[in-house]
Amino acid sequence: MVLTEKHKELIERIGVFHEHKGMQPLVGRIIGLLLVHEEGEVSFDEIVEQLGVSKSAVSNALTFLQAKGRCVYSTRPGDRKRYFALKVSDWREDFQKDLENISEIQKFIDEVLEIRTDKNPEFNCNMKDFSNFLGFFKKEIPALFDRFKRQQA
Amino acid sequence: MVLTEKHKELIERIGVFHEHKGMQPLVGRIIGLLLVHEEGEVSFDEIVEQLGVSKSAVSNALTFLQAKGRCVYSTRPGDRKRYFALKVSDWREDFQKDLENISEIQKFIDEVLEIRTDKNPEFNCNMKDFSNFLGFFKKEIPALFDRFKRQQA
DNA sequence: CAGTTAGTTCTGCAAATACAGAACAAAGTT
DNA sequence: AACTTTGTTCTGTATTTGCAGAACTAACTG
Repeated sequence: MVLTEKHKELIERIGVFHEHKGMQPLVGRIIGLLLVHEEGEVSFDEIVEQLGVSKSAVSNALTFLQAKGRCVYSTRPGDRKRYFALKVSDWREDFQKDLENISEIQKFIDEVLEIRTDKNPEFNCNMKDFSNFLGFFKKEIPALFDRFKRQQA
Repeated sequence: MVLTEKHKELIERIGVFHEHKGMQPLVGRIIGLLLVHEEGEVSFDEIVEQLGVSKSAVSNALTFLQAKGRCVYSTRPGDRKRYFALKVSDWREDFQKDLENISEIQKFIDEVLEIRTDKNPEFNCNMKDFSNFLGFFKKEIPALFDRFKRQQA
């Protein structure tokens, strides 16, 4: 597949978006490439060529993406190449994991509340509210997915 | 204030949690200290002493936290010191910003869908579903806060 | 079994990060 | 006016990161 300027520019933007999420640059670019590539499946050396990086860097990045469960490869009879693809079908679990991750702060808030004195009741009260909300939020997540499903049908 | 081992250990854990979110180590430790400190307000040089780091590092970290709107300082009459505190009261807006941030991926998904061919309909379909969900999710956020408020009362 | 293909692991390095320490600034104190 | 306090800014550096390139492995091919 030949990438247009538009493709390349979008891959870069998706790359920096993922960099901001803490991923290393190349990992973000690979996610971008796998997203815009028309087949959705891209061979190891097409990744190397399209992104103009070394095999070692691609190997490490793909190992990382597979470990994170964001990426898989398939093979084809009579072809030793691996074709890598994003697990776009898993967006529900992925998104849910993201949500649970950001509400992980509740764990710390609660620990903090346990060891705080009552020298600053307003501070404590705000933190307690936040913790309550996070608990509420986590409980509401499944219902949110349900409502989406119903609204779609 | 004298920090116990428990305090120090919790500050470290809160620190690495924030490091994983992309912040620099000291910034995370300062958030931890401001959370566990009984007064909630901590002077510049108490931060320096409690965390055992240089003034320059603390100065830069606090500038960053203030720029991000996560931290403010107040002063006291007849006292030139600045007392720094987290904006715990802003947790609603902060959390909302976090949610909007993670759903920012929709922007990219939609751009990707626009330039994709229909060579892989299943892939496109999954992405379209995800985009629809993200749209739905963003719309639901205010209602979520409302329900929490009502449930509290 | 020599050569090719497809990818991994190891070694090294250039650039970025995160901080220390010194110099500096601004304001108050004696 | 010299000195102290409360930070900020500048300069240097140890560490970490992110990748390249070479050496390597495993499997297939002629």
